[in-house]
Amino acid sequence: MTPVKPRWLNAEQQRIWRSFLNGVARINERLDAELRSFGLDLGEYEILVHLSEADRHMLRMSDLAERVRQSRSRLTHTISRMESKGLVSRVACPSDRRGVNAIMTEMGYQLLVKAAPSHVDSVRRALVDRVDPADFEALGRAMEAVVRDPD
Amino acid sequence: MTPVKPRWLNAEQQRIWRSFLNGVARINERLDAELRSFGLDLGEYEILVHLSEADRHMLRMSDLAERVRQSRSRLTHTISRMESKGLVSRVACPSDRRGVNAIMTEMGYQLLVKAAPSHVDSVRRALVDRVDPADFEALGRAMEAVVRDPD
DNA sequence: GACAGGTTGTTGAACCGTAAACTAAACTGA
DNA sequence: TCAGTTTAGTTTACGGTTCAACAACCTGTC
Repeated sequence: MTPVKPRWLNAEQQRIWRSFLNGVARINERLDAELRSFGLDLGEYEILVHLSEADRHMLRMSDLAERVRQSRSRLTHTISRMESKGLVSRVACPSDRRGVNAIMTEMGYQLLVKAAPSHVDSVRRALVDRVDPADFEALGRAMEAVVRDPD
Repeated sequence: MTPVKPRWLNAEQQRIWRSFLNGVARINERLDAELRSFGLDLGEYEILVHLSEADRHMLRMSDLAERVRQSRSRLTHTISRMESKGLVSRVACPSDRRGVNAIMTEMGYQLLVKAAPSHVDSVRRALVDRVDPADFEALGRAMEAVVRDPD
C-alpha cells in the first residue's frame, strides 16, 4: 500500500521555500531594472551572451533556444524583435536547408560590451556579494542537483 | 579614485550563477506544469494560499499585491479573472472607501485544498527532496540575505 | 476647511509569451 | 524509391503582463 497522505513541508522547509520565491523575484527585479537602461531584458541579454561565446558569433536557432531555455516559438519572436533593432541577423544554414543561424551584429556586440560590466555588477549586488561564500557554493550544488538528470 | 574596472565573476562564480538561472527555470517549469492540471498558475495559487492564511480569508488588494509580489495592476487583472472563475470575490472596504478586499470563495478554498497536496509534492520533487539538507538550509540563508534590507 | 500631495485601485493599449497549426526539409526503412 | 515520420522554424490567435493615465479618496498643514 502506497502512502496517500501528502508529505507537507515542515515549518523550516516552508520558510526556506518562501524565501526562495521571494529571493528569486527580488533578483529578477533588480537585474531587469538595470538592463532596461540598455533597452534589454534578461532574455535578450542571455541571447547576446551565448552568441558572443559561439564560434563566429553564430548559433542555430534550435541550439540557441535550448541554451537560453526559450521555446522555439518564443525565440523566433525574440530574434525578430532583436533583428529589427539591429542587434542580430538571420542567415540561412548551408548544411541543413531547414536551418537558420542567428548571428550577432557588430552593433549587438557593442551593446553587450557596454551592458556587461553593469550587468555583472547587478549580479554581484543582487546575489553574489550579498551571500556568505560557503552558502553561495551550497546554492550552486543545490541548483546543480535541481538541473541534473531525470524528469 | 574609485575603481572603474568591473569586477567580473570568476569561473566558479559564473558556473554557479548559470546553474542558478537554469535551476530556477527548471523549478518554475515543473511547478507550472503540475498546477496547470488544476487550471491554475503559480501566481493564482499563491493568491489562494495567502488568502487562506488571512483572517476571514480576506485581504486588501494592495496588501495582497505586496505579499504575492505582483504589481497592483497585475493583481487587478488576475483577481478579475479569478472572480469570473468563481474563486474569489471583491468586497468594498468599510474603513477606507478607496479600498477593496479580495475574499476567497468556498469554491476557491476547495480548489486550494484539492491542489495543495499535489503542489507540495511538486515542490519536493523539484527542489526539497533533490537537495542535500545542509545545502537546502544554506540556500535558505542565501535567499534571506537577498531579500534582507537595503535596495 | 481647503488645498497639496500621497495612496488605492482600475482601465485600456501596447507588448510579450504560449500553444497549436503549418510549411519545408531531412531522415527511415521496406 | 517513396510513404511515413521526425525535425526546424515560422505563423497566427489568444491570453497575460506592463505601462501610463486616471478617478476617487485620504492625510497633513497652513
